[in-house]
Amino acid sequence: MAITLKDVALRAGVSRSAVSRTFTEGASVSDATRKKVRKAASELGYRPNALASSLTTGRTKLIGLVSDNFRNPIFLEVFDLFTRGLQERGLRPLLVNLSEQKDPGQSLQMLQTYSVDAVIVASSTLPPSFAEAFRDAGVPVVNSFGRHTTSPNVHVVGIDNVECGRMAARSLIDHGYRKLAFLGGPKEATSTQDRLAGFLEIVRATSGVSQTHSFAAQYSFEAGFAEMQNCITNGPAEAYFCGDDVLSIGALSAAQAAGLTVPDQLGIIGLNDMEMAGWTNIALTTIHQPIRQIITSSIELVTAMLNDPTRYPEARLFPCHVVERGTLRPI
Amino acid sequence: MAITLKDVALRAGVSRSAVSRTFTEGASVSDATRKKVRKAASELGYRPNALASSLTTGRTKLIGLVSDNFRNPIFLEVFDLFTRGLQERGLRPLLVNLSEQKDPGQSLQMLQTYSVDAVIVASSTLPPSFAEAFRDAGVPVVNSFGRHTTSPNVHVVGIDNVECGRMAARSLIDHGYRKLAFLGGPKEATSTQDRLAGFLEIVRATSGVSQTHSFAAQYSFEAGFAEMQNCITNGPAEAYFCGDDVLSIGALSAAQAAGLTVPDQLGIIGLNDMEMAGWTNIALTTIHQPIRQIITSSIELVTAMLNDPTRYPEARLFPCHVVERGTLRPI
DNA sequence: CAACGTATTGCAACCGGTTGCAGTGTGTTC
DNA sequence: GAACACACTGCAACCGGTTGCAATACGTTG
Repeated sequence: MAITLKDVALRAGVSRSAVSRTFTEGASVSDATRKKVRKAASELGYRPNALASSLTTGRTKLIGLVSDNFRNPIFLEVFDLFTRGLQERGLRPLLVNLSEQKDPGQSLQMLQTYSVDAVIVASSTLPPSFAEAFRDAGVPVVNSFGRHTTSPNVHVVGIDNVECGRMAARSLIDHGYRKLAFLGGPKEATSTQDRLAGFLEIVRATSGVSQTHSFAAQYSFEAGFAEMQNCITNGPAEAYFCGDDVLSIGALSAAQAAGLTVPDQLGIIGLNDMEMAGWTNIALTTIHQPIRQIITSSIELVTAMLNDPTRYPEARLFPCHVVERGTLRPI
Repeated sequence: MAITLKDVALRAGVSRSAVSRTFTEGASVSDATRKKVRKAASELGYRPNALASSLTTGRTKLIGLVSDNFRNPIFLEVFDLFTRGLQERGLRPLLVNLSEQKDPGQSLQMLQTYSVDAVIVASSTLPPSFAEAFRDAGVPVVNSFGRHTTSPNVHVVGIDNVECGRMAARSLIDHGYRKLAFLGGPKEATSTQDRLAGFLEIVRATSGVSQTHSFAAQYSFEAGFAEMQNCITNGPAEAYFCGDDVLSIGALSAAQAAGLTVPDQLGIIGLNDMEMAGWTNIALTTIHQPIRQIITSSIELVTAMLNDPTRYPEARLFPCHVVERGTLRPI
């Protein structure tokens, strides 16, 4: 069995309280006893039990990290940054993979069972109601990469997807394309709808420019490939704004397979600027999403909520910008 | 405050024990009380506190999942499969990102503090001593993707890296290349050393075949790109066995950038068969590592150790095979 | 030297469950 | 109808810590 408070207390010749206090910041203990306790503890190899202490303090330092897409390469960066950021602050990520179960009920219940201090919902495809279910249950929650609404019910950190849609349309037009298309992510995702709205806004406001749009079943290479094949058989547009980078690469691949040259016969612009978009044999022109800032900010919000769980919900939006690489022809 | 046992007991008009027992499998409770308790519990929205119960049962169902490379795309699949597999068995992954801290001490201490039931070390680059530190501390551990030694001190699930080295060399030779090279991962990683050993074994046993070898600083696109540039300036070999797929893609990219045509002027074979190796605009010939089986098996071992923590350590190896795509010229 | 303020300390109750044990009630058996 | 086995049930102690409170110790002050 593991070493407990009692063992250390016995060895140091003090009470259990004294031991507990030497290990809690700011408690009243004399240097003499603190020293005795430290010595006994290290001799025995004592490790305080965080779970036991959470019982009285009400804090576990466990943060639920839930996501619904473990196959999109963008999540490599997301997980890396989240885990590091949380670790730096002494918080522990408890991972939840939503791949099948899109209903919040089950994960909510599980995360409550483990008394997580807060939950981060990292997804651009889950409906706002998902994160809200956590809030309704009294669990502090941040929705990273979520939709910005005018009256958010939960903290949201992300980008302005409507503006991204505009940005993409403008960029395609600036590069001389006229027959545009939006090859979106899942139709029901709010991010998809917002991007489409922005895209349409610019297209409709620009004379001589037309558009079509369609949606991929999910954010994956295969879905992008398949949907681009569809588009090609229906008569391809000149340039595509794809829902994200992994979709773009699938689409790119389908275009090449069909013998279309990129960027001359067909232009593509993605969204995310994930690491491999910059790989020289991919060289995808894309809209950069400031992942690092979004995650840093999300973690800031989480820690802020730890101190004030009822903190008034806010939306934090970060600007995006186009990164020119090789999939749009030169202006 | 959350609903506790006591609240439910009060409402149902029974003792706390009765409530506790209705929520534990196989405990002795009559149907009548069970029903009363269930009713009261659901009316109040009671959620048992897993952490509190862990105090007496000694089980948290928390599994530490530690890894040192969150940037290699292969880990997308790894995390997806691990989290799903663990969830299916009612276990919870507590993620540890080792990106900076390669010393087991700190993560060990943290995971002990959270009383994890077991730890999975998912890495082909950490030394065996890393996983052993957990075992020495009495924490059940499985080293996934670790090195198979003749007398393992901890459970290891992975592949035979020496055999992979042989397989790669044979494959390159079969495809008609004669001037071979190994562009390995980190030099100090046991997997790198083993793969090199197998590679050399075949090269030396085959007349008319020569080899050189060098190492990338880490498993990343950039490192592969940089090391291939080095190789090219030093006079490139005809074909390369790269330490893994992401390295291969970096190398591929550098070769193309230098104007070398693949697979004619330069052949490349990778290792892992990660998802994007199959993307049609990459089409990497590579050695398939059966990730799914390795992870399933690792989880099996973990659950077995939950019941028998002193289970005799074993090594489980899974066979690999070459997946022919476009980066070796036809035989 | 007595009175007093402050810093330490230990006691004991509590956090939310679990579980050994003894007591109760029911149904069986003869 | 008495003896007995067995299924339930609640009590109380315990898991490993934390913390309010009262007791003690100590150095100061007048």
